[in-house]
Amino acid sequence: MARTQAAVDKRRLILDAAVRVFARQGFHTCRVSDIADEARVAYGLVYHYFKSKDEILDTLFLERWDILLRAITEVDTQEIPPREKLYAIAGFIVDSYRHDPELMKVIIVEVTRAANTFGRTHLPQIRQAYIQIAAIVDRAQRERIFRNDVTPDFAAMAFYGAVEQVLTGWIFSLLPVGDREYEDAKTLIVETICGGLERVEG
Amino acid sequence: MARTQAAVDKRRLILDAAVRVFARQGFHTCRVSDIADEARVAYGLVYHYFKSKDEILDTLFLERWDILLRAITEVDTQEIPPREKLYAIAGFIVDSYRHDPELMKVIIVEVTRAANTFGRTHLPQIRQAYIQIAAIVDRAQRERIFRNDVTPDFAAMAFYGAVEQVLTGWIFSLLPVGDREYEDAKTLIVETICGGLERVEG
DNA sequence: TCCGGGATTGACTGACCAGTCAATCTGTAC
DNA sequence: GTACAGATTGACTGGTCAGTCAATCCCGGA
Repeated sequence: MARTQAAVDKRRLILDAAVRVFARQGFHTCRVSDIADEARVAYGLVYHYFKSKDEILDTLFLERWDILLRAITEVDTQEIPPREKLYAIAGFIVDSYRHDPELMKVIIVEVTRAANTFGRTHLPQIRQAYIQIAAIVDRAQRERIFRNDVTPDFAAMAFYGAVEQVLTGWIFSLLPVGDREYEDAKTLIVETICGGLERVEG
Repeated sequence: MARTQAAVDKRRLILDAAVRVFARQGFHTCRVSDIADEARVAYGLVYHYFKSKDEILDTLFLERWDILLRAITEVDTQEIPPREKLYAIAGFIVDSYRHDPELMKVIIVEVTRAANTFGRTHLPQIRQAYIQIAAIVDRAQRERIFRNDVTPDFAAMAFYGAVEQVLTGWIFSLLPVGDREYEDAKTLIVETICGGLERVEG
């Protein structure tokens, strides 16, 4: 098993190196040799474990997105108010960024927001997240907790768009980063989307 | 002037062709010869009018973004409630998409959401839009129309993120398109961000 | 100790494509 | 009608890089 163990480690080594390189240089502007160098591994070994450069990014995205989808599903099974469900989802994504900002940067910049390339390839996976969020909104509307003049699809887009935009703000250094900011962000996103920006009373 | 006129037209012809090609194939995956072919113009002529492939995209982005920034500024000078200001901005962006979906797709996909390449180059321009939206929120908070526990920076991100995500929904065919949908979208975005998803009363 | 096969190496190739440039065209001015 | 300048052409070059492949390494079993 020591052999297989070593093999798995090398594969992981390459994936982790790819995250750093993609985050730093971008998928299109980096070379496969950059990834090999970063992983301290020979060029050819990359092609021993992956069929192509694309497959590396695909693997990174699918691994992580699957975890996200499972998390959303898990949240939706809990018997908590819709606002808390959305808080849990926003929290999960924010914590993902806190835990591995480079990976989340790669997923957002190179896949989620890249309509022409990988975004198109992984559209079904991405759409799945919207559908699950919309389902939460739909249920909240049936339970008369959410207003029903905003369609669930729209609400899901607005919510996910706000979350991703905040991550983008951190990625671009447009918003301050830090543990405090990450915690605040979870609350602020949900307050904005669920409560609205306007004051309720005079 | 006939000569100059012709020259201007050819330049415009190339820019318009580039929009179509970038929208269809993406900036990184298309060739300069694709743009020349689309414009029915010789390869070399592209380099007579533009220094590089990058400069074509830069030109397209800056032209349009400048119009957006002016529109936001103009909206902010009007003496109307903040909700109407945000409605006007969302409306302007939605109408831009309605008027030229391919151009907006290119700007969003290849610039606004491309943190590693053009997004980085044009960060100051992009940031300017957030700043101006945040200023509107800030004023609304001082006038006690908006609650002040959500920072203006966050509110601006959430608002802009929601708008861009809806456009992305249209681009990806995740949301239905059409004149009716475009008009509804303006209202729904503002309702979500200003009013919030939750019902106010019981 | 030797053998077999997966792991690892890195030089090489073939394709692709941005950008150059010398030649040609076309309209204007005199 | 001639000369000039800017517009237009497209073949060509130089560099880049994804992916291949034959050679070598190294471990575990017989």
